[in-house]
Amino acid sequence: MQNLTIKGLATEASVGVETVRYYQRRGLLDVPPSAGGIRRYGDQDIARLRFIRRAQAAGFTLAEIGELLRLDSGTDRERAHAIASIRIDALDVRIAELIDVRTSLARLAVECESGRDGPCPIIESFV
Amino acid sequence: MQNLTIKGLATEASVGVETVRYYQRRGLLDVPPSAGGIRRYGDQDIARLRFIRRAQAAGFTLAEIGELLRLDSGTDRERAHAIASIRIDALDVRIAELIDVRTSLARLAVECESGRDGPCPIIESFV
DNA sequence: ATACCTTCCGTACCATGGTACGGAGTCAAG
DNA sequence: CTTGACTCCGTACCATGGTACGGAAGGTAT
Repeated sequence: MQNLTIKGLATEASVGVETVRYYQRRGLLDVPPSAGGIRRYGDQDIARLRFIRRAQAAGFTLAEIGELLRLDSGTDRERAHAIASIRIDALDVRIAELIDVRTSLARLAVECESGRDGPCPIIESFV
Repeated sequence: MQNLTIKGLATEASVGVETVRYYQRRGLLDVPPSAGGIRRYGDQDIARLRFIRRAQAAGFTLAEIGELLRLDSGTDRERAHAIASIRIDALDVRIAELIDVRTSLARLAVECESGRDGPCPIIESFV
């Protein structure tokens, strides 16, 4: 099934056409051979594109994602493992941070609800 | 205690001098009156600057942080509460997302460790 | 076969969050 | 009273991750 146009591909992953083209330029997505002027895309492309978006949500930069994608078709398991480990550690730190901040914000929200006058102590609630 | 120079302030919050100046331009930090050509900073400035960095780590943009700071010295508790709630919801979504991705990455790491040849199925482990 | 929508491609532009640079002034130590 | 570090301010530049634009060619419904 190599039947999607670039717009179909973009739609499948909820991104814009220009974004797909940008990823192609960055070397993150293949540029399929042009069949009479129009390029066609298939399932692998959708998977790859969705992967990029998920990895981005995880805090990977496009450069890092590029490395992951190259590893995906390479054979350097050690390197792939190393990269994953580094990212996992970073994610753990980040998740802890976010939970921390969420706690502060929740405290702030409660304090703002108790109906006293004056400003909410936003900065203090983050100390 | 209004005794720090801009460098002292920056150092207290582990940022660069230029970053402090940038935040001043953005209206996130006060520009104290110039005492004979040199401006001096105190504890409130440190707290504010640290707050900015913490909020940034939480995924707030500088524009949002600006709004929070304005609320901190305003009296619109309702608005402050509303903003906090919105952010808490966004944080919950994001935290869940990150945990999800962390799980995928952990799976990937395990698969990469089991010493078979060939590439790690990086994209697949994110499905 | 005539609109009308896409595609393709290159190039330009955008927002965000800084970082660097240059020149003039300030300040503290030797 | 000079040297060296720091300050102030404006302006320029940077990386990241896109988004927009314009013209030529392809595809499709009427």
